Amino acid sequence: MSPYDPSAFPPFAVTVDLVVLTVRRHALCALAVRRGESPFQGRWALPGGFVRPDEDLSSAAARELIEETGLCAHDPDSPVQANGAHLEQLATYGDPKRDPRMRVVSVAHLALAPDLPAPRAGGDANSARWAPVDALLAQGGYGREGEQATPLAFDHAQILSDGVERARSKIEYSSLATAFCPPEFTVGELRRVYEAVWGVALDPRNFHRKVTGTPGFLVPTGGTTTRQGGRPAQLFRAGGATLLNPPMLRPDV
Amino acid sequence: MSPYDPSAFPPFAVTVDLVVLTVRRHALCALAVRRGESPFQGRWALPGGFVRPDEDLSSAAARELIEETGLCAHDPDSPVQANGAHLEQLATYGDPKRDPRMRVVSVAHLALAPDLPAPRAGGDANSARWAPVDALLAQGGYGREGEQATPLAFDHAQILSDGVERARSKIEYSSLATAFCPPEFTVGELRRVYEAVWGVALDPRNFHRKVTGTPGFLVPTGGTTTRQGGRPAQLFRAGGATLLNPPMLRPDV
DNA sequence: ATCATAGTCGTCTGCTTGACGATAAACACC
DNA sequence: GGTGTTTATCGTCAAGCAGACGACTATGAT
Repeated sequence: MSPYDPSAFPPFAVTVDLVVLTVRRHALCALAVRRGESPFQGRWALPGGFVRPDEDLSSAAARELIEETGLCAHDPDSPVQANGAHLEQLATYGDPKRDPRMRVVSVAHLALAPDLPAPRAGGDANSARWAPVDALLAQGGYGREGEQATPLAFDHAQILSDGVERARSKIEYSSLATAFCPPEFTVGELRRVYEAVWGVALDPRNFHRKVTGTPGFLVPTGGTTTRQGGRPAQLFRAGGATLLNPPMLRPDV
Repeated sequence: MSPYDPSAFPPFAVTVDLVVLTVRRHALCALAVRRGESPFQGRWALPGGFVRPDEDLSSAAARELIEETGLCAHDPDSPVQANGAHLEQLATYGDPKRDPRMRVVSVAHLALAPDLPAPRAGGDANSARWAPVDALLAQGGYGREGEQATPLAFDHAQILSDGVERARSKIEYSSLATAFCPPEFTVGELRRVYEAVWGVALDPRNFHRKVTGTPGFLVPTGGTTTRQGGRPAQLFRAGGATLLNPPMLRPDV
């Protein structure tokens, strides 16, 4: 930051907002936090915050992700997944009126995480929760057990919608659906991820043939599990392949 | 812009940078401008500039596009193409050290344009030109007729590379390749677009079958042309379809 | 023992693709 | 006018993949 005439450019605030998606109970869910301050006080919003002066955008997103969920973002260039989530830049939102206080440009990021025990929000358990994206995006807003239905704050409904659309299309041609799964998972669990994200039913037999027949998508661990009931299923880990060729085909569209 | 404590957030400069692509003489080319100021004075860079205080990001990108090329960006939600270019947000680059002067966050946009007579750069004809992306991205830099070879300024090589990759993958599953063509074009011209962007040779017969068989991709205008030599070819306009299903398949990959 | 549940292996049919032969309609040149 | 060149367009054939669906397997529940 060398000295430079600050009047030569208009100052902006830059934030990162996070669309954190997971699959819970057969539904695609997003992390939402309740705003404690004005504007939109008491409304649900996406987690996010200001980018610090010497911080990269992706670092800021990873920091927010840890603060909100405890998840470590794994480097997208490394095949390691560990207990971390997938994190990528989504898009940037900079409408001059998107924040009534000042000019804010928000660089939204998309995170995909396996099902987690519970969100944490700086200790305040009631101010962060997983909510089905359908409910968050429903025009009436979001209500649970009689709670007041309110739309998301700012332009966060648009951001969430864009993030969901990105996730829906990206699991078609990449192995990203495995980011929704624990380190070891069965073909059925992976299929339920696709079904939840796309909102469709898939044929278990054709799905099994497809994913086990795509080289590099899944590697068997040798173990089996019966946690879903029924016949024990083979356990797999995500393989090295990131791009699926040919892609998974989404019905209809 | 209500009054608000300006010390509550760190100020950033926000710019838009443009990756403007076109196909000239069987090669994918990008618009490059020569920097007149420090830093990177005299080096080639992507066109761009500061976002104005009350301007949307996409408006800023469209304004820069007009200033640099005279092209009107057409609304991506409207099927009209007219004489305009396709314009979409690409990604945002915010490394704290990407500009040595100050903290700059740049929202890069991708524009796809038909072959144009010549770029204009505020009247200075020598400070803007179309250059093959291969040359701009070559590690040695860009040299033409003995001109000094220099890499692009800032992180613009990365931005250009990301833009080219986006274009390459997006013409697979969308009708965006038509954005590189004039309003009326032949199947052969469209095929040469694919060949230039992907850098491969495609079978004219299979390509013809594919694009004419995809509903909504092309609509015949009734006219024919012989501007490429050989047998006269039917003229087409871009159809309403934006997503190709099934997609065009890129050889190898 | 029987049923319900979930996983896994096959089969068949239709569609799409890639390779490539054949024909058509213009121009260039002799 | 004939001949070759160029580009466009139509057809054919085999291989591969996807969707529909039958059959069998291995567990737990009743």
